[in-house]
Amino acid sequence: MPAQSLSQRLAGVRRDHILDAATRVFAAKGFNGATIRDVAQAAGVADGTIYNYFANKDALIFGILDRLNETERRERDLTRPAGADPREFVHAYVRHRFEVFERVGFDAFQVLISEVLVNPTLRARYLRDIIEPTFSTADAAVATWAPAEGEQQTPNPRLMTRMQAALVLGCVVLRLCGEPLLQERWSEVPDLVADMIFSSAGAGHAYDTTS
Amino acid sequence: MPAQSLSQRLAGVRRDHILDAATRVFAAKGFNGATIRDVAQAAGVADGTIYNYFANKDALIFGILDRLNETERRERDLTRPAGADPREFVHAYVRHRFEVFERVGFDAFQVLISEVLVNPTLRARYLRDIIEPTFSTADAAVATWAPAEGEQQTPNPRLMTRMQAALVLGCVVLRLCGEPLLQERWSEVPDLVADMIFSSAGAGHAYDTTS
Amino acid sequence: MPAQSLSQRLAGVRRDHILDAATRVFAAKGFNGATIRDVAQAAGVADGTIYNYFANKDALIFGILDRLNETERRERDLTRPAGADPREFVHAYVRHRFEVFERVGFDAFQVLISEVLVNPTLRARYLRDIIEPTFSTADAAVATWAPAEGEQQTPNPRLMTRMQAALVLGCVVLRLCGEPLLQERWSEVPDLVADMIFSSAGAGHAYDTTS
Amino acid sequence: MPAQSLSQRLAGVRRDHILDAATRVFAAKGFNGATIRDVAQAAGVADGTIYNYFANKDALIFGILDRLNETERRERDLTRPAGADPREFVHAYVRHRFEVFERVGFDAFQVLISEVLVNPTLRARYLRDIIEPTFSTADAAVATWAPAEGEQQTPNPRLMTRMQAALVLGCVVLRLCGEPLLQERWSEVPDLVADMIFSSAGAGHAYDTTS
DNA sequence: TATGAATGAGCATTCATTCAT
DNA sequence: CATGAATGAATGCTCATTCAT
Repeated sequence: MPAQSLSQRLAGVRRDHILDAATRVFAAKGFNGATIRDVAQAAGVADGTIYNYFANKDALIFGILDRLNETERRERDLTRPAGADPREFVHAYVRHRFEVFERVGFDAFQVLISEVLVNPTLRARYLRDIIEPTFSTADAAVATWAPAEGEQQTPNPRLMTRMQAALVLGCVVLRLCGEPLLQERWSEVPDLVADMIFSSAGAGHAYDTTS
Repeated sequence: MPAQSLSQRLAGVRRDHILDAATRVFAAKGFNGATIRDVAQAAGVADGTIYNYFANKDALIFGILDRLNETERRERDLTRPAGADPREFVHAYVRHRFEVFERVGFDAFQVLISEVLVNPTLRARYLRDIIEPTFSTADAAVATWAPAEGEQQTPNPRLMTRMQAALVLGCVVLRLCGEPLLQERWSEVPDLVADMIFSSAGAGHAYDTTS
Repeated sequence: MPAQSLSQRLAGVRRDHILDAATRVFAAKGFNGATIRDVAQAAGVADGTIYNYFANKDALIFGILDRLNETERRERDLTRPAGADPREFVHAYVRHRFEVFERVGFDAFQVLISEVLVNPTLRARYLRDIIEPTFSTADAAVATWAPAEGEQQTPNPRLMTRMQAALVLGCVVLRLCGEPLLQERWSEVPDLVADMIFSSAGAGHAYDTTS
Repeated sequence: MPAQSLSQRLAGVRRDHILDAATRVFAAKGFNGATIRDVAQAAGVADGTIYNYFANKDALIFGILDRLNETERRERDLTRPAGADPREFVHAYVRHRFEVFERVGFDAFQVLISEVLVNPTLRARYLRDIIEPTFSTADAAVATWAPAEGEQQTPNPRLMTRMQAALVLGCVVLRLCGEPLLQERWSEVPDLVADMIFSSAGAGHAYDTTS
């Protein structure tokens, strides 16, 4: 209804097309190893054309991040309170998150994570757009879980959330590092991750009481 | 027995000095963003001097990896029979591993992980030198734990080991991404990680029997 | 039929322009003594522009050789049956060959010969493109000359051809070495060379019969 | 009798040793392609040692030229009026000159000629030390030959001398260019050159009378 | 004198970016 | 808007030369 003009839609398509090419090329050669010409050729356009859609080379990475963010946001909206059972919820949620990786492609993450560690601006945006929203969602969900009878609430809920995110992130990174077993049995990973997260929900507590 | 000439020892010191500078500079500007000149100035030597100790710029990263590997190896040797109690063992082991990060410095990991995702040769060596030995140690330890009475052995021990390593790795990456809470409360992380690992030992099993 | 786009023709002109500059600069400073920047400035273009037309610095020399080869080839095609009289033929032929030097410029030879002695790849191409075709032409011509009555054919026709080529080459090198008399009276050289070649046609024979 | 001290003689030997190495290395890699380290290693000394005997890299080439000059001078002194018969004289002389090449090694010429075309200082010294003395000797000898009866003196004696030198030089260059036949039958070349020179003694004349 | 590590000026080459067509 | 040739700053690396030992 907002009535995008035809040319606007065409421009969007072209932009996406260039970002697709950039993602592929960056994943194959690294951000610094890839040239604008590489991207242009992969996209089937001239070098200069890229600058009609992106201010500079860095903007390509930000574009990749933005698309990922878009996808994650859509994903988050879909991930309603999937049910009352915490275990079910965790499994469903984690599965969703892994599906995002699948859908966006590991290429994009390879590029992004590598560059995030090097580019402060990108790092800040990655934290803000991807990581922190994940925490918010998870924190909110965890907060609804009443501790089982006779148990106390985990004493470190926020820290635990970070570590749960770290677990997911670590699996992806380890896979991107070429770990063969993770690649081979990747389909089993989401449920195992969910199990670890679920079974650890009381872990912080358990440990604390011991010590 | 030392039998190292003075010049050899001096060369070793100088090499280490250059690697220290390289680690700092690469962490600050990224491998590609940093120039040899940057490293040379940080080390207080001339550009050309670096090439007396390293074949080329890439060799600096491999040097950083090798030093990390050396440290990890020493660490592994020390981490023998930590005790009979699995929980104690896991906690001790994980604490050890985190100490390595502390000792080597997060700079080194920032550089390495970022570049590992981009440089296939480095990736292969990182997998071989750092990741796989970690698995071996962990796998061996896990294999000794007799399942508690009435329990079955976790059905996915090798995959679980990967995920435990992923958890540690993910914590480091998340911290390097600038997550503020992890940085602030980093000292609590090792024990929480150990708890997650320990409490998840039967997780794979639990899940499998349910499904 | 010309069927060369405007841009193609422009590119050809620019290429030639750069090669002209390179020839001048290399002759003045030597191939190694001249920098790409020298060439670029002499051609009035930016450093990088040279790499749009030549893969690297070496390719400039090969380009100079190729142009020389082109000129020689055209020259050879023109130098067909110069007449029945062997003496006339030799004089005409030698004069033609010297005209090539004049036309291409001594600069080009200074560069090429100097570098040929040092660069095996260039040497092979120089031999194949310039020297050997000269031999073929000369050998063919010599073969048509019937020995005068009572004379035998020169017993070393192929070796004699090499030496005749050597004579021409030697004159050029000697001139390039700065020999003042050769430079001053260069216009007389072609006919003298032709005389030497012609009068030596039976020399190998004469000597052989004596010994 | 001048009583060179032992250390002086040792120094001379070492100098020669380094020049030998330099000649070999330069011939193999070219003057610019070879590094001081290459020469030092070939000579079995340290880099710095070379600078105790030669002021800089260029001085190595001048040293090679000087040794060649020395050899040629000795050779010239030996090449007395080899006999009354001009033909014999020419053959003997040319053979002598080719022996110098053999003795000094073609390596040295490859280096020198290549560099002479590029280094003006070296060029001047080469002209003065090698080429012009050759002309003097040859000019002097030719002057003694009485023209045969009914013949006039060659009208271009000095130019002819240059061309005779050019012939010798050209043979060497052509051989250094890798011409296979010249290499294979190099032993026959001196006499053929002598024949060409001898039979051309009247050539300039002959031609001149014709035209 | 011999050594060889340190030096740093110098250069070929690359590539993000611009802009005339 | 698309193009792709031109640009020139930036950089990894080399190597002649020096000098403390």
